[in-house]
Amino acid sequence: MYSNARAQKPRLTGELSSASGRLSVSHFNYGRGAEIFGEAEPAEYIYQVVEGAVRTYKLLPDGRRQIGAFHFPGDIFGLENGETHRFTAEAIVASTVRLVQRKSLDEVAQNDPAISRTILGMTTGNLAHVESHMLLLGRKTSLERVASFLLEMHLRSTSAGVLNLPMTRRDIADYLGLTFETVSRAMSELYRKDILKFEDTTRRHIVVVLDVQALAELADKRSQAS
Amino acid sequence: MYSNARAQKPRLTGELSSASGRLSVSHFNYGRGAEIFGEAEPAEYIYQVVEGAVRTYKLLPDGRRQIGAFHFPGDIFGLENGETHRFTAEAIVASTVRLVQRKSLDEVAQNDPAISRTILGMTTGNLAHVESHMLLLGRKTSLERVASFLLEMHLRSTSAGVLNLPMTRRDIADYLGLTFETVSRAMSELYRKDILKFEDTTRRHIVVVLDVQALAELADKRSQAS
DNA sequence: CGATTACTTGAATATCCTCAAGGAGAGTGG
DNA sequence: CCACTCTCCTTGAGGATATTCAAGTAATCG
Repeated sequence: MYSNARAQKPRLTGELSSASGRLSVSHFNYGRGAEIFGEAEPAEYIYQVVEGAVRTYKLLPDGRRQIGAFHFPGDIFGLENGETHRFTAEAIVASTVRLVQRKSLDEVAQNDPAISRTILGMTTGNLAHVESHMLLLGRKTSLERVASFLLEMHLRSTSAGVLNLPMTRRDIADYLGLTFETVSRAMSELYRKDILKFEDTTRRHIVVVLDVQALAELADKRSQAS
Repeated sequence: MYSNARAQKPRLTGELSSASGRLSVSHFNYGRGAEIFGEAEPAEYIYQVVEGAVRTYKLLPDGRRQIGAFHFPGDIFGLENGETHRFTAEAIVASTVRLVQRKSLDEVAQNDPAISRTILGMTTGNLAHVESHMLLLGRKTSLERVASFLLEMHLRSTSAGVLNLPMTRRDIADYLGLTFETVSRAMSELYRKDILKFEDTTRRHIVVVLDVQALAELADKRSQAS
């Protein structure tokens, strides 16, 4: 259920590399908090995180925010079929992003069924992730949500055990459908239960997972028949 | 935001019709509540509702359920890229379903880029729907959720004004991340506000929307600056 | 170094859930 | 045809979980 996102979202310099010569590629740097593209803007490019971290989200008119996904180096985002973006994308920290012109990708895909299949695969990967997230948002408790989040980050992480969480508590809250206070309380509870510890002193952006098993049990709780 | 699902999910006897001669198609009837396929089962077919209504859902180990979508005549469901289904699908009422063998569809798609594009378009349509639903599940109040649901059904409905809701209050609740009592209370509130009325006496499966504008305002509430 | 932002924790509140009761239609079998 | 059961829906009362409001600390940034 918490499948590795890196496996779902092939690097452009990976399964799409066969077409790289024919693609119009550029790079751009974004400062912390900078908008990469806005919801309903024309989708001229697709994007890949080279360095840093990106959040994609939707807003309600009164400002309530739902983050759909976090994107880390290697992840592709902003992949659209229609004319416009369905999300806003922002850099969480200073980030480098690779941009591929959609038009050039479409042209290449037209003649290369393998590219088409890769794009479909990435879209399906997004779909699978979002569908699991619906279950979390609709039916999990706050502690289960935070445990699920940490487990997801853990499974996506390259460095075993140590998680660098570049996003704020509010970002996490808006991803999990909670308030940042509730996220904070849940993290403290996991700390008290010796399931995780904080590597940095107080800002708590670096988390060490001590007990993955316990985290997984909390994330996907079954009826406690014991 | 509440785009017409029928436009997103082309009929098999529509945009895929050019390939219909080469597709292996069959039909099947399912009784009320019958399972069409189960989560994690091999995905041998893709499905289209001919008559009736279908729900697709995920379960947590302790039985909590999240319905991902409702499917009505013309809608396609069970479209997978991987080997297995990510949802369970059940008939809400006695239903007729068209089955298309995936293998035959894949073969046709291999040689026909238009079919590939149609499949990608359907997948993207699913993705767009689910992404909007995340915002609902993560950030909307109970009344906003029920209003959004009724508006979605209204926009998908063919007969203007009159909605036939074949699903139970519990189904609606599991779609909206609520309990069936909360759904019932919200419906009663909309009735008291003269936004809808019930066409049948007490079972309340047939709903007439009296004020679409009010429903839309509740569904996508902005800060009431007035 | 002062201001700002981010995080934690406590107390009070609100929203939604749980538990419960009652009614009404659909289906079944005598 | 009519009781009987079952399912579904509504509504009320009480309770639980998460939110809101608030205070205090610490790190970051200009």
